[in-house]
Amino acid sequence: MATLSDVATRAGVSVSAVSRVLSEKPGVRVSVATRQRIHDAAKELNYRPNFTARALKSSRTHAVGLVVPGVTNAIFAELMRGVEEEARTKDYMVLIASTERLPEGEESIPRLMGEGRVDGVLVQFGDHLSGDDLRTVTDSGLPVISINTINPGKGGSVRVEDEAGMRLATEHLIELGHARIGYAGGVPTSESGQRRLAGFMEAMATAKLTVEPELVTDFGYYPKQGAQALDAMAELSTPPTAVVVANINAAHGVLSEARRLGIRVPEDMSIVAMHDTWTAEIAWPPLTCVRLPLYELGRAAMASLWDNINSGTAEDRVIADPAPELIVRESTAPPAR
Amino acid sequence: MATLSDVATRAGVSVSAVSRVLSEKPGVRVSVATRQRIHDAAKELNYRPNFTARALKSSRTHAVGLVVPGVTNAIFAELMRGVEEEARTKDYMVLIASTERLPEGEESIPRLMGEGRVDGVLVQFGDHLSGDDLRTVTDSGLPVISINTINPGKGGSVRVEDEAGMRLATEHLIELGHARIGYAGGVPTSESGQRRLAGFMEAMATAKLTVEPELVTDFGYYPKQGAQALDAMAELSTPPTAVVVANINAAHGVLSEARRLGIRVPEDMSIVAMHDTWTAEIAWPPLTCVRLPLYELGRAAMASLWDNINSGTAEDRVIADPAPELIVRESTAPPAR
DNA sequence: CTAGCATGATCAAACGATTGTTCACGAGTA
DNA sequence: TACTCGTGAACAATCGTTTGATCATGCTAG
Repeated sequence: MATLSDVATRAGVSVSAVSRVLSEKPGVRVSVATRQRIHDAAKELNYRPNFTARALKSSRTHAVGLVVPGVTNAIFAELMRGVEEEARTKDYMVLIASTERLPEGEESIPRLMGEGRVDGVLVQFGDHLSGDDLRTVTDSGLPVISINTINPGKGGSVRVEDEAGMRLATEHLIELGHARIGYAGGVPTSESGQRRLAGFMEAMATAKLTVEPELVTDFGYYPKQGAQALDAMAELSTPPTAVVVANINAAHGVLSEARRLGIRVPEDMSIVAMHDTWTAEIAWPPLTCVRLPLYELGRAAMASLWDNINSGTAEDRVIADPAPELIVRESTAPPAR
Repeated sequence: MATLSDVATRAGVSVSAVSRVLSEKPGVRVSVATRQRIHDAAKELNYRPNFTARALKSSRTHAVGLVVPGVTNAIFAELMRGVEEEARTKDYMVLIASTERLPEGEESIPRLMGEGRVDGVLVQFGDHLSGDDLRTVTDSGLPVISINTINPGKGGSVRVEDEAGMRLATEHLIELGHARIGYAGGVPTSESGQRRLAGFMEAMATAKLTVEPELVTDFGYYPKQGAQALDAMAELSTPPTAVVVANINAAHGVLSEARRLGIRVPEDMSIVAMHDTWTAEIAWPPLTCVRLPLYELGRAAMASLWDNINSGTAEDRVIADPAPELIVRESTAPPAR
């Protein structure tokens, strides 16, 4: 790898001259001839600035961390795609840090943040991490954008319209004629989960429908927990005729559990899920979903982080464009009556 | 952020003493008392070594690049999980570089490799990148491990038993009584695609079954291309009674296309797919698959890269443990006869 | 009594780039 | 002629660590 001084030697000039010419700062006084020789030498040696040296001098790594609960789900994938793409336009790289199955006392997150590896961090907290964890992250002093969680005081955040989305899902079932509607939500500590539940309650209240406490569960967003939720509801003397599932991953679990229990979807029970990933189409029956702009969320998160890094501004943004959209497939139908 | 010299000041010793003590090199002569003061000071200041400075001095970034065709599929997710986990045990971080939708003339890959950001690279080539691209990557001088592609001469590689896996899939159909079997493969330039096709041909030959050229397609590994393959076969005067799909993502496309065309699976046509990701279970019907050790492939790739980085060895490894395994679900059945 | 030596610690150079400061030189002015 | 000033370029310090070389000290051995 050619260094600045290699180029300088070849061009017969000083290192600083090369640095100034190649970094193209405005207002540098270098003659046209020298400039040319430097450019030629750089090209001939295929010079590329050394990232570590640059980072050390400028304390900018041009990398951000993306802390996510796991990488093996379609929601992450969409988010990730947005982050990646925005990062590319900003000339940044993305370091993935999965908090899935992190051994107790694992240091990787604090190290990621404390060792100057990244200029900032994007955090999406999963079910198994608490607000305390978020605080250790935001207290690190690094610019942080939290995804789908608004943290008090520190850092910025970016989220989607969970309430509106959930209202859309619930209203769809109500319009189909369902009255006894179940809710399979996220864990109680999840902020987005609380907002989604609120959206559900709101839609039910508006329609003057009562919400039986036994029909509201909060096991979590994973397939297994979706299955758990369905089990709990199926056990009731009169199970719901429809269920709103607050996350599509959980909805996949609901679907397989339904199959196992001999519950036909949508004949015996309608299912509508939050998030529209590509897996909704391959499921059977294809899932009726509410699309939230996850890709855009990823882009916005990265864009916000960039702003935060460069100007220290930290705002809480709600991504409302495109608005939540109901995508009707085959998992919902009018109740059997 | 506390630096070495902050710690040194606080402990009343020199910077080099601190460096030596904290890096715990064997055979450093430091008194117990000094050692203790240094450790105390470091703890009090919450000292963490600056990664960029370290990287500059040692030319080791403790980061590797993972170049993949895309991040929104379950195969990537499994692989990624393996890479991540192995990287963690090796104290390495993973930088994702997706080649999906890279604008023409994009510099991100060469830059990733040329600027000393990473100690090595893991490359999985997709359909849209050629052998030339692989060469530009391997020619960079960085340690490279290619995943599922053996590249001539340079770098190491790691792959799974494609032939054996494909034989397993094909034999399953043969055992069920199918004779007119279609094959939906990857693009012809794909090495793993060639191996899979070979496995298919081999199994057919062993069973003394003829392979009609019109039943062998090579559109690619994506859902749309799977759909395309099915379209081509469905047009034939006598379509196959079963199809081997060389990639589960393509198989999902086959399944939805079958639904669209009114082809019942498995009654009218059996489908067996390569790779067993979680999406196989949520599909309808749940897909009969051959499980290849993708997670282990990811781990092995990272482990090989680590070896390569540290000792310059480059070998071509085949991950045979666990062996390919047939997972029978509901997309295969005996032919209608 | 002093040369020799292990011990415990500091000095200082280096990694590659950035950047404020200085310097040499020739043109323009008094 | 002597002075200033602008121009084009080099000098040198710095970022935080690592590491070979050096040095001061107290002890043992000849």
